[in-house]
Amino acid sequence: MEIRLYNSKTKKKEIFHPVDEENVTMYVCGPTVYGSHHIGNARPAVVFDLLAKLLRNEYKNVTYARNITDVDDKIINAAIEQNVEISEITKKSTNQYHSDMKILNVEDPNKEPYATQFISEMVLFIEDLITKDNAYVSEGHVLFDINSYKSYGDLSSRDPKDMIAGSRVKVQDYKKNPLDFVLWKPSNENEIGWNSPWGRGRPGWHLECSTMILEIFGETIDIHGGGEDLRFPHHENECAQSFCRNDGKQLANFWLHNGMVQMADSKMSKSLGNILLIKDLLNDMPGEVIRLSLMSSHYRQPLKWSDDLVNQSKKTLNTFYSFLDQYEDIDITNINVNEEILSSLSDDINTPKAISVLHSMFKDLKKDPDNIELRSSFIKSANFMGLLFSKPRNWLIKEDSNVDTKVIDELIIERNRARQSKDFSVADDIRDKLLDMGVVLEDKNDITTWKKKND
RNA sequence: GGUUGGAUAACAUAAUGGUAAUGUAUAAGAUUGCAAAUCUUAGAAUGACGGUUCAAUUCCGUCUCUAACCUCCA
Repeated sequence: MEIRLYNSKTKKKEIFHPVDEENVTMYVCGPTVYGSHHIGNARPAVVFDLLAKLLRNEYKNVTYARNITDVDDKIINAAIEQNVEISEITKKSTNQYHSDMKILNVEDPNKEPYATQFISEMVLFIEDLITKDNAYVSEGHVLFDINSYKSYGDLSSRDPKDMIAGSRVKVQDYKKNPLDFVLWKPSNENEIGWNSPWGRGRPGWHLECSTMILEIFGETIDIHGGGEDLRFPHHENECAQSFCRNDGKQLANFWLHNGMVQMADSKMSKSLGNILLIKDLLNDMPGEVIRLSLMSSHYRQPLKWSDDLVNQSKKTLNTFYSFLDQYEDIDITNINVNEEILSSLSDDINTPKAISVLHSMFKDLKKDPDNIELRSSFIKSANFMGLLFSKPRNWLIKEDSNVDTKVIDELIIERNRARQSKDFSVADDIRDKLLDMGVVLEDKNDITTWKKKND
């Protein structure tokens, strides 16, 4: 199936063709590990997880790499503030990220390179840039000289002159041009650092991605993804340094950028303090609710996070699971994902469309509930999108919650006894009592089932 | 100030040069001892003004509002 993707570089939707059909390559900017992660961090993970699945469905070998930035000033600052070793911060944060992703049903990427594992390669990368006159040493720093790269600004569609004009770019006196960016910066004694030809120091942020892409994949990859806010300066700088290092080879053929998660009309960001941590959200809702919420709008659009959004996702999944709860589990191993779902996702990862297809499959399924083929295909397709992995019964009663199933079962028996003797006021009292406990009853034919109230 | 997007019913979200789809919510009915769930049906939308066109929500222009980036960000 033809995959079409909006390429930020050309600002057009293009048909995706890998350089090598036998080995498709994708790199996505992962987290900087210095704390807990918010839903804004989850969005690219979910989006590119879907894309990876789609690519794997189409091509034999897909290598998807998502990095971990484990050296950065923010990490250093966090370590100082908490008075602990840097490694303690990065380990904890990385573990948190992994468990968050798992609960969101985000599959592991094939490779997960850590910046600190590529320091010597980064040093070589810088040396090469210096040799080629694309970088210069100044006061212990090594800086990339943007004037040595004519296309600077192309990826993010901006003119360096405009940016300097009315902008907030701080002019450091060790820079030739205000937009020159740091490849290597000196470290104080109490800061993490590595020896280099320019003294003890650490790499600049942008360098790791270029270096790791070169080491893992080679000069040019098929797809490079990340948040819209990384387009400039991060990706622009990656482009610049890789282009120069690799003698004019493009770093990536397709650039994909996801829109920001917004809280009440403005971007969720740590500096604004309006963040929602994934681990906190997971106290109130299952991972699939977060995942469905994140997929409810197209990945390039901003996504407004709200209670309404979450409630709707909850409701949708509850409806699906309630239906499935009435039937036995089925083996879906050899079932195909619905073609219309695939074609929706193949059209620039159109998740809202795919979700609406899922709804229409569900509608058909309800009309023909014993149709095993339809049911398998529905579940398989939902699974493909990272949904409906729970056992329906577990989802509905949420066994991890603190309701006592024994007490509930006894009350249900008591109520049904009352109903049989037409003692309806007693029956209704029991139902109200259960409702107060957060339990909703459903009388279907002669059987009474229950589920947790959707709150 | 510069750059790039966005505006579709109550809310959220797709699509399209020619019946604007989907979910939630709402209303009516069926079902139910009452509910819940389910089923049937209904109402409800292309920001404003121009232009191109037989035809524009879609293409072009102007405006309004709004977001992101230009400093760390996903």
